[in-house]
Amino acid sequence: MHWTDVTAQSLSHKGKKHIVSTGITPSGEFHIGHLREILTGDMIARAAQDAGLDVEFVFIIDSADPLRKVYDFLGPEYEQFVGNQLGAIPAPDEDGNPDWERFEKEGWTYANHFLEPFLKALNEIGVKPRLIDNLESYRSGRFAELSKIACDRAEDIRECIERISSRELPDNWFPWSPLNSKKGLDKVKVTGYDYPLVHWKDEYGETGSSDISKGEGKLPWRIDWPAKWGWIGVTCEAFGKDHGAAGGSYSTGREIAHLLGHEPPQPLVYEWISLKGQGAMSSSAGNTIGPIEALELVPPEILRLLIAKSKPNKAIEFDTGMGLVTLADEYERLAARDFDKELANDELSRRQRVQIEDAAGALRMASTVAGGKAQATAVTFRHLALLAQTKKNDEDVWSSLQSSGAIDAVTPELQDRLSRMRHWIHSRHFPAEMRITILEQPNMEMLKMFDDDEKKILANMTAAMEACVWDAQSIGACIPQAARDLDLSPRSAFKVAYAALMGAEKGPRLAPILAEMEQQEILSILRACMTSITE
RNA sequence: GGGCCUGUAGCUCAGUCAGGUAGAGCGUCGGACUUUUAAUCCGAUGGUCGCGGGUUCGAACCCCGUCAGGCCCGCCA
Repeated sequence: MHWTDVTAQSLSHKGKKHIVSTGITPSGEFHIGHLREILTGDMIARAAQDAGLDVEFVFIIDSADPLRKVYDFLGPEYEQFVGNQLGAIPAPDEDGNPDWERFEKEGWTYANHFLEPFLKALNEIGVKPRLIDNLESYRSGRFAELSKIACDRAEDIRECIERISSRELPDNWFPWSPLNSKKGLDKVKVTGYDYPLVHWKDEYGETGSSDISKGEGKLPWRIDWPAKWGWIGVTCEAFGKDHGAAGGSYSTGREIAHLLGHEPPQPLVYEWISLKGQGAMSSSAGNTIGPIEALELVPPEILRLLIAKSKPNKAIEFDTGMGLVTLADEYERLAARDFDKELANDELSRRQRVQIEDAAGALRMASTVAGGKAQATAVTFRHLALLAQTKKNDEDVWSSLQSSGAIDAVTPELQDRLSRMRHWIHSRHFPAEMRITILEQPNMEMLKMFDDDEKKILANMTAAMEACVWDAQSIGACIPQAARDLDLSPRSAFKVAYAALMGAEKGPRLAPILAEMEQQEILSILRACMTSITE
């Protein structure tokens, strides 16, 4: 059974109605690590739906969280906002300075700024959650009731956090962080509580009262989370391993949920995604790849497959080079399979059955449309990468595919695939080993291996190319002819051609590539090869 | 100090929850095909399941220990 179905099954034992939740703090650029959070939730919701449950998927935007520090991408002016809520401060402009104009005119906040491109990517990936803005929820009083319970039971909650996370809370700790005189959540001390008011004094010497029913502050994270479970009715939540550790926020959260009077959701801890060879992703280290950037390289279903095929507790290394080829080709293979037929075989061992079910589940989750049927495009990534490089315009790519019988018609999916492929080829991610290059200098290693026959072929070929009309068909004819004239197999002629022009034993179909290049360039490299052989 | 995850073929991993002959894909090698789409098809290759004990008729799987890597216990997906 696929991991999403396992989770759905265990949810079904607890009831029919479910809310699967997910949440992210919009403190900076979103990256594909965040995509795992939200796709994990989306996939569980889809599996639960498939299992006949009544399920809703929500995405909580933690816009009530404070700005922790002035990140590298922010200008020094942001110093004044440290501690202020992300949904209440202006977005950075291109230079990293606060965009006051948009903030005042449109209410365009820091949270909006980072959230919007992510939401666009989600839409393309087929994730359509109900959005819950956390700051707005505080302001509209959604947290009021649970905040009251938290404040009333401050000592119980303190005991719980201290016991489970084995950290000591300061004497003046209180389960409510009021906004200070500068609308910040830091540098403020609670001096008293008298529902609905929490009295405070800040480091600037100001005092005031925060109305907990109006969002004039927020619950600290460890209480904020279980409180959200309560008022939203969350029954299942996937979260990163950082929250899942013993003593972490889930273990305190589940107990605080009970104190607040509701059941904690079923947890699903997932591992992080790292960029191959670069460690964990971190916006400040600059080694991120955003969902948008990833979508420029591969279609959404392949991105989904990346998440779907690995169990949540497996760390994923996202490889934007050759790994992408493998992943995309894996998708094609899966899409071409007939799982129902495979599973109809009674002689399957338990292990084989599990493997087929998992593959089918991963493919089902990869579709951007729930219940959508994956279409095999019959053109592998590898193949398309070749064609895209050798043929400058799309029409030539399609006619090549059609004449070889690989495809019947050009579908929008194929056009989409090709355009992303061209993006990838031009990006820094495209792997060198996939790149087709014609040598500029002879490769001596390869040439040294030539026997006398091969040397003769090279001479013949050079002469033929000199005389040849420079189009794909004629070039294609003169390569094997160089061998035939000597009563040798065409195969050996290609071997010589690859060695001389690409420094490789074999390669892609040469003629169309050469035809795209200048005849003189090719001749000069061939002549250079001949010179170096005779020396 | 406490805890979590991972360790299975050259690589990426499945299989561990419900113990029953060690699996897949990629790679590699070989063959077929030949005016070769690094294509396709066929075949082969490849593992003391990190290590040591225990339970069992039987352990990759359960238990105990141990080693290695990653991570968490302020914040981070």
